[in-house]
Amino acid sequence: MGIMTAVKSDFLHVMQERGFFHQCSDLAALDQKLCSGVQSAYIGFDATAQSLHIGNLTGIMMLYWFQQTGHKPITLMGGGTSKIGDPSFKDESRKLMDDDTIAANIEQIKATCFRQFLRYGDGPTDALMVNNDDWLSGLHYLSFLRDYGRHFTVNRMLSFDSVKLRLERESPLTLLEFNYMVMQGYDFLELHRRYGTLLQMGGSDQWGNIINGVDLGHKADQVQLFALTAPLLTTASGQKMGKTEKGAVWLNAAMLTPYDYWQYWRNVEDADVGKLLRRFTILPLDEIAKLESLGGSDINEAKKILAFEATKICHGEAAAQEAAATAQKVFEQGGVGDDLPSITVERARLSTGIALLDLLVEAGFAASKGEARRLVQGGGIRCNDNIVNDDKFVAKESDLTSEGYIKLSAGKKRHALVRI
RNA sequence: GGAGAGAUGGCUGAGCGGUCAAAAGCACCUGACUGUAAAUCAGGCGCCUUCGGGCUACGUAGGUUCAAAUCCUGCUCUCUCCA
Repeated sequence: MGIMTAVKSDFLHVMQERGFFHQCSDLAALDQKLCSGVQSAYIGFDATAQSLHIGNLTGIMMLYWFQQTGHKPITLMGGGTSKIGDPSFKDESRKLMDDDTIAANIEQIKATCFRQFLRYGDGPTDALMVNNDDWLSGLHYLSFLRDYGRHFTVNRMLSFDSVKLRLERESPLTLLEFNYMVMQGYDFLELHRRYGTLLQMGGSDQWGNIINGVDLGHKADQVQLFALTAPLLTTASGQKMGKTEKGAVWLNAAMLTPYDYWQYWRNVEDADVGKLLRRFTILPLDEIAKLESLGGSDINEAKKILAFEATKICHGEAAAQEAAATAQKVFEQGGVGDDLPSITVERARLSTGIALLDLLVEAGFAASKGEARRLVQGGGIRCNDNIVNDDKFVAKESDLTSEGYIKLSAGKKRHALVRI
């Protein structure tokens, strides 16, 4: 971690040594507050999908540690701000979402993304879930502008990096979207008023938005609020993290199976293993240091532990074990495991024969037959572990193994079972 | 309200009457090498196909032409400058 200001609070200490620390608005003062009693901190989450994804996991872990070190975490659902859409670093507007969709998303996220990490309840350090729609939707334009609009200067708002992209690209940034940062600033003030919340956290891309809230707290209520951001997650080779061939790495098992989730972690770059272990597992640091020091292909052991621990936290120990077991059978023994995706076909279809290309599309390996054909012609398709080069191949009953399935593979990593 | 510029595949961005399913780069997929890693190299990257070809695409609607992403007109949207 290098040399850093010595902090006394458990929470900031954990943030620093586990790699969550990027910027803080007034470290010494915040440290002091955290030492003086139970505090509350919040992070805002989008309600634009049915699930959060790995990109949100940093924030979730920050809240996890906040609670573990004796404080009260607040998860703020952006039910109101989702009606606007954060324009930060985006080069075009998002579609606006209707109320019902947003409400349904929030329900899903509550149930599948937070509960594993945070203990909710009424106790002093129990987590709290709030929705900014509760206060934003009732705002009156004129009085809001008069009371809070005067604390924001456009000059300053234009100086934020988050809007610069849009301006530089000469891509339209609507007033609606421009207001996002004002709303987010107001959220902070509102949470301070309601719960005495002193700290907002987030990824480093949220710094500007958070600081707006800090400034507003100072100007409107003469209180000192704090900002703490974590380094944005990128891979060692500089790519954004959190994408798979299937899209975002969702936390909701209904959107990404625990097996695929496990696989995501198993396939991270060597150079990222230590960083990810610190950030997304709760293993002791000395153990992580050992794992991180493994060289060459031994690092794979560390990746398996990362995958297991990360999956366990999110989907539970049983799911993590199953995923690990399937992975072992598939990759280390060349077999199959229970967690592999499977599709079911009717026996009658199979007895007349099913074109391999159709099967590949049905299994989700290709979006079209043309794409499936290219996969076959490129040598990327195996059927029961034998490469199939013939794009006219037809699967028949005789291709079923003695266990009653056909194992289809696309590339080295994607496998599926065809069952009757 | 006035004057210019522009809208091309997931993104950036060439093309400016046929040789354009559209250069190049990025992203993505597959193969080789490996360690289910990175880097590198090779191939692929609209849809369908009996592999001959067919179909739909260059903001949108029309038009001119044997032929249009390319020319003309209306519309929509964006940017810049002026009021």
